[in-house]
Amino acid sequence: MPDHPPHHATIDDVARHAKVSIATVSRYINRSARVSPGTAARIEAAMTALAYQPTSAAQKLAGGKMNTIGLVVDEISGEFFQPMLRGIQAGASDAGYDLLIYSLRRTNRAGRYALGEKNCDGLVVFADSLPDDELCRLSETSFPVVLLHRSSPSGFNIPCVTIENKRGARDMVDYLIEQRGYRRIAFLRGHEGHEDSAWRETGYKESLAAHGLEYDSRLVGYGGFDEDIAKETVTQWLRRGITMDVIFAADDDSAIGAILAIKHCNRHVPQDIAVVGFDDIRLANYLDPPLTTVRAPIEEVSRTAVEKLVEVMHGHSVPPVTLLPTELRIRQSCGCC
Amino acid sequence: MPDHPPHHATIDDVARHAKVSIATVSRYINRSARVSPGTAARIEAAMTALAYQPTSAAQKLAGGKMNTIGLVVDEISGEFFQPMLRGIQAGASDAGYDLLIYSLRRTNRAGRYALGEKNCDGLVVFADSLPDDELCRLSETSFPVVLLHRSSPSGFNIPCVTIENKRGARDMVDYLIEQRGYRRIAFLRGHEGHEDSAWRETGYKESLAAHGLEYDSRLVGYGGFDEDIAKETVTQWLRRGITMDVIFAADDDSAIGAILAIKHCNRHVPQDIAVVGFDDIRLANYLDPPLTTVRAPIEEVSRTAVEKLVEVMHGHSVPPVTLLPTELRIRQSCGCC
DNA sequence: GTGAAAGCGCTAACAT
DNA sequence: ATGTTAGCGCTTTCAC
Repeated sequence: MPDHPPHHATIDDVARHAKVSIATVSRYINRSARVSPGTAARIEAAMTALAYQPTSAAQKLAGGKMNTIGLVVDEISGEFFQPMLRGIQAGASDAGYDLLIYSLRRTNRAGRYALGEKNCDGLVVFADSLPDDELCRLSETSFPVVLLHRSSPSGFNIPCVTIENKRGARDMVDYLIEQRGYRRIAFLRGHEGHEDSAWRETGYKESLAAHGLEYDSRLVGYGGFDEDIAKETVTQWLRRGITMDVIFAADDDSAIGAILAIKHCNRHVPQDIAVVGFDDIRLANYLDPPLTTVRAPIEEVSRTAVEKLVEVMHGHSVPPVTLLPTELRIRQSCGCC
Repeated sequence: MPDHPPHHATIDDVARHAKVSIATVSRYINRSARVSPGTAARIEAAMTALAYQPTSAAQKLAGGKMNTIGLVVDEISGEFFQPMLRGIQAGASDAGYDLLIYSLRRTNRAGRYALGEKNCDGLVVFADSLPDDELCRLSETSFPVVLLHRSSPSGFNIPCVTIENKRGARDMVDYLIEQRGYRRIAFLRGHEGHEDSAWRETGYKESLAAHGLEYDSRLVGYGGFDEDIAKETVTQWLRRGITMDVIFAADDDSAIGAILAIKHCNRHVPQDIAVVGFDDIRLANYLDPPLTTVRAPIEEVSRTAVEKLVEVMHGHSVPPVTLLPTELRIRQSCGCC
């Protein structure tokens, strides 16, 4: 019996094979109504025999669900990315959704963002990968969105999930002051517009203030969440003779840059200048000396974001802000030993 | 003028607004036929005014193209992953495709793989994330697939792209023997079934043979592409008093495990035992001592895979195998200084 | 150059 | 419990 041209099986094929109507097949697939055991068995057999897979585009069009969630990121880079994606994927998979990645280096030719509004049932938007007005537009059409590592544009109420950045930074600086006795604590910012960085800086300032230490703007520089940028900044500090007990980098990548800069100037970490970071990327533990940092539960945060998104998609309401706790990871770069 | 319920604009809305038929709008959008300048302008204006975005589900259903490429991976983990995804995303984005990620830790309830055949126009399949029979099934329906870091099941002719594993390993071992004068060279395999590992081992053996060195199975162990597994294996070797000049780990992660094991036994790298790896992950350069390894152009390979896939999707034929060159990265862990 | 109309594969009333 | 049917938003003949 010659196979017809390798046409993919459709719901009609399954229905015919199982000798039922397509509606029944649809019901069985979606568990949207009871089907008798015998029918179910025949449908199951037919699906297997024909290696049937529903066409999600058709499902979407007919029913309005894509079974897909989208992740919007600006760029796929950094140590940060892999645990994030891992968490997102796990969350999506657990909830039965596919994952579509939007890396928005470019917009489509009309200058509009070719977002997943039509391809996804919901979107997780990472940090500042999308301008506020896009976010607002999405929100206005009540498209399900949750924000990851950023907060809602003011006036809107888009749920967000991130880590306790301020608290983590505060804890770290408290530790540096109280346990290590440091006084001159430099800070290396991340990019402008990245909230993680802003909150960490706030935590830094609060701790300083709480300990009666004066904020010195000469001790705050741009690290750009980037090894090279941080290295350059710290090198400049050192050249200009600016002194400090410890450098608190807003993320581990910039901490690496700081360490490198210090070593290149023939100074020692932590004896001459201590360095601490934020995130606890894998590398942190392998550096020389191992980096004291604040552990950010990146994977958990991402996974949580998806869970919240699924809630929203199901029409449930979720808390406007979900903060996951951080934890100090004391290693050697802070001079603890 | 009260807005009607925030219903998304459809092609009908645009057509009405521009006072043309939906067919013309479709033609304009797809550039599938000339439309008169005046009409074009009105359509463009209407699209902008209504913030119209075509629904890709409908496009797919009607036109048969999803504008989506699927990436099949088993698990999102390892240093390897980020550059790979970055390459894939770049390739997809350049060709105008969205990217769907399938992390196949689980199959759907029927035990079938919920693959993207219906949701994607083509699939990039990473390593051994999919069993051969699934691959064959896909291939038989002439669904566009390209393999990444693995070769085609025999009898099939699925294009694949990967790196020159054998050559890279061969070069490394040649170097170890010829330049460093090592004789007892241990090898740490990756997982069973992962072709990268198999080819690297072949390169290792070839080099040994070419230099008249005997293959000693006691010097070959399981590293599992994993730090902990490798560490355990090397620790066992050391305990049993097995000696070697250098350990060639099939990937950098296992090289890290090897270094750790050696250090824990109070031996020194590279003075007592040298260690080299494969891949050149970011960490490699930060280890103590910095790891000599074979640079695998992971991002480029991934990007190339997508490019080939796009060719296939366009009906063009592509070479059955595409191999990208590797390069030695000599650092200190091999004892070169 | 443009419009009318027939589906693409599926879900969700509405029947029975 | 199962079948019938009307779309979902779009592309694509086929006419004009």
